[in-house]
Amino acid sequence: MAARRTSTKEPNAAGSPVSMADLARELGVSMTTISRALSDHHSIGPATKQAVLRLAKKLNYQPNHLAAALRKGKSKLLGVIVPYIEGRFFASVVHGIETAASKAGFSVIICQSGEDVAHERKNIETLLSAQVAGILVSVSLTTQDFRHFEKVRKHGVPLVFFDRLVEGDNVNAVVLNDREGGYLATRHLLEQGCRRVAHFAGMQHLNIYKNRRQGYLDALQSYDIAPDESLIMDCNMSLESGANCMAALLDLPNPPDAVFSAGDSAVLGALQLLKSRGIRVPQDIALAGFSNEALTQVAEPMLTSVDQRCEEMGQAAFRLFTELVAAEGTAFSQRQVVLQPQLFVRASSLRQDTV
Amino acid sequence: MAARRTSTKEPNAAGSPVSMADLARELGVSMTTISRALSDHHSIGPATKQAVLRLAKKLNYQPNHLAAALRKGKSKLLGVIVPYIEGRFFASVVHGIETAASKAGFSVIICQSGEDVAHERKNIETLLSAQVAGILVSVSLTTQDFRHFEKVRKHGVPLVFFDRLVEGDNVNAVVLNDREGGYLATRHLLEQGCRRVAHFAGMQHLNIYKNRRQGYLDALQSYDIAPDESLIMDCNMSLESGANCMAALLDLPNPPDAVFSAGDSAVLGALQLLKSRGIRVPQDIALAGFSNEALTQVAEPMLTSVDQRCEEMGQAAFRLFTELVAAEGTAFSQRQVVLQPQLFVRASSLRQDTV
DNA sequence: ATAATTTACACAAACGATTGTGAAATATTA
DNA sequence: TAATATTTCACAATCGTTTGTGTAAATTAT
Repeated sequence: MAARRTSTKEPNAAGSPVSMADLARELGVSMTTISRALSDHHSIGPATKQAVLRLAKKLNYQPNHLAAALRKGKSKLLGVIVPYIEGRFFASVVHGIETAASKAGFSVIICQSGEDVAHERKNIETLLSAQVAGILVSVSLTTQDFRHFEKVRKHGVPLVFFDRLVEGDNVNAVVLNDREGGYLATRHLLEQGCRRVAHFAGMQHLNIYKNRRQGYLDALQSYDIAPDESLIMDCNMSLESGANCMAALLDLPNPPDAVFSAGDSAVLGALQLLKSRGIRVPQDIALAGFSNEALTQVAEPMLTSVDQRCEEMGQAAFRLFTELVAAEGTAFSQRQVVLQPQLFVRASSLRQDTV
Repeated sequence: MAARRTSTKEPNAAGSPVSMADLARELGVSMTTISRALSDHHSIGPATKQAVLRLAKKLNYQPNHLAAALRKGKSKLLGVIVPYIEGRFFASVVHGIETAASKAGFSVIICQSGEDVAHERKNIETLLSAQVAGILVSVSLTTQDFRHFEKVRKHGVPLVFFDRLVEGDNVNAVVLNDREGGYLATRHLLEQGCRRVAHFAGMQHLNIYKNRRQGYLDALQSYDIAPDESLIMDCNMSLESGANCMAALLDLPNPPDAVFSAGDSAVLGALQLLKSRGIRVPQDIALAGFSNEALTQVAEPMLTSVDQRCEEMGQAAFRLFTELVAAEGTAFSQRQVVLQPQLFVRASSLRQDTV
């Protein structure tokens, strides 16, 4: 017996993917029924649901998210913008985001700004055009102008910053307590008996480096040590830069007995320079870094470092996003999630086996 | 003077994003004109084009890619599936892919299989539902059943494998010449005067490890050295595993004078064990690894390793994808792109300053 | 001056799913 | 038994673009 013709038109050609219309025709029901059966709507009888599900499986039906998103006005896509995907930190954060997102049925579109505002702007446009449900971003180093983020807000798309922020605090963000991290590392060095602790400071227009430096100062103050400007070095956190800074410090009339670097590569550079000059670590100079990169456990001695909780940061960023969509319409309260850093003490700073 | 009403209905509410219909109403032209003006169609006069462009800019018009993709049947989304995003290799490949893709106007959706076939299957479904224009994948370790990839082909979606392949060679893929890499590293060790070269071999059901081992055997043969099975160790490539394998080798009545490991972490484990036992590297035992991870340059001595051309691999994978869409419909010739590995010789294997 | 082009634009039907509204059929209650 | 509630489903509009077809007007060729 021929299936009763309903509102759908023509039979499906062989090659094209099967759509709800195909299912409807095959079963002699309307597309409404198909759609509601697939989304488990209450107004569809259990028998019909079974039949639809079975046929869908049989014909290998793949829902078209695009069409659904278009109709509903909201997609299951999540935009993520990072300066670059390589390197432990951002890769791990993205890992955390993707894992959490996919568990919640979201797909993540990854964009790299390459530390370039122009790219960042284009990334935003692309993501908005893709009708993403939200955007998670860690701003590029060169970002001084924030209008492109304003545009995101205008489009009503939830925006969450992680790690690197834009100025102003009326934003949603998840960050590490970098200040606490700087404090922990520096205090640890002081506890080891060091009294002239130097600091490799990163670019101060970035919140993270500014805060790490502030934590360093906090620790000195808690020990009633007046900061010595000559011990605070401008450093771009590269290996070479670290070696150079270390060399400069050694030339001081009164060299330091410890270094807290705002990054791990730089402290490795310092370590290599010290070893080449026969200066013992940690006996003569103790070292501590920031980021807890893999290299900290390969260097000899292993490097003390502050862990940034990369993966938790990713998870937290996604969770904050979901909270934003849930709070849609309600009073817009900006939220900041602050993660606590963790100090990993290793040989490079252990002068005495104690706390 | 009131704008002439065309086919469009109601004025746009304040909050909602501006669409082509809004532009059309504002300018008193049809949506056709807007669409064609924006895509620089020849049938639109220069004056009209100008006006449309200007208004679009002014009203901050954002094209809706979803709608366009739905209509055209093809999106500007590219799906990428990797076992995990962390770690140098995949992060770099993804970097290469994303850079190339975004240059060509594609956005990449990143998925992690977590080395789990079930996840991999779900990833495929998700990507197909998202109507991606193509899928780039490096299969998980646990993938033995390949039907989900067959489904991709059925949907007419271009599929490109990179690094890790499925069996059978009627697939599009870009891989490293792992065999050549294994050969280069081993030959180098032999050239350094080593005669009992051991090998840390990875899981042999993976093409990459199988080929590296084969390259190792090739090199031995080219030196007329019969392979000694007791020198070929099963190794899961972890740090610990590397140390264990090294320890086992040292217990041999006739220990090796060199090790070529199919992975870098394992060779680092070996190095650490050797140092702890006071065995000199490379004088007593020379070492070479595979992947050229960052740690190779942090270890002491620095580790000789084979570079995998991660970024080129990403670029090549994307290029292969574009070639596939270009060749749409024409005779389907599967293509394999093979990248040449590069050996980086460092202190861990340099017994004599030569070659 | 008339015919043949070219230019410039509008109409309307798709793409594939969702959903408010309404209407049968069936079950429940008075 | 009649009235009311519940279950089950179809109609048709809609999301924002794209595009084949149609048709005036302007330009060029004959």
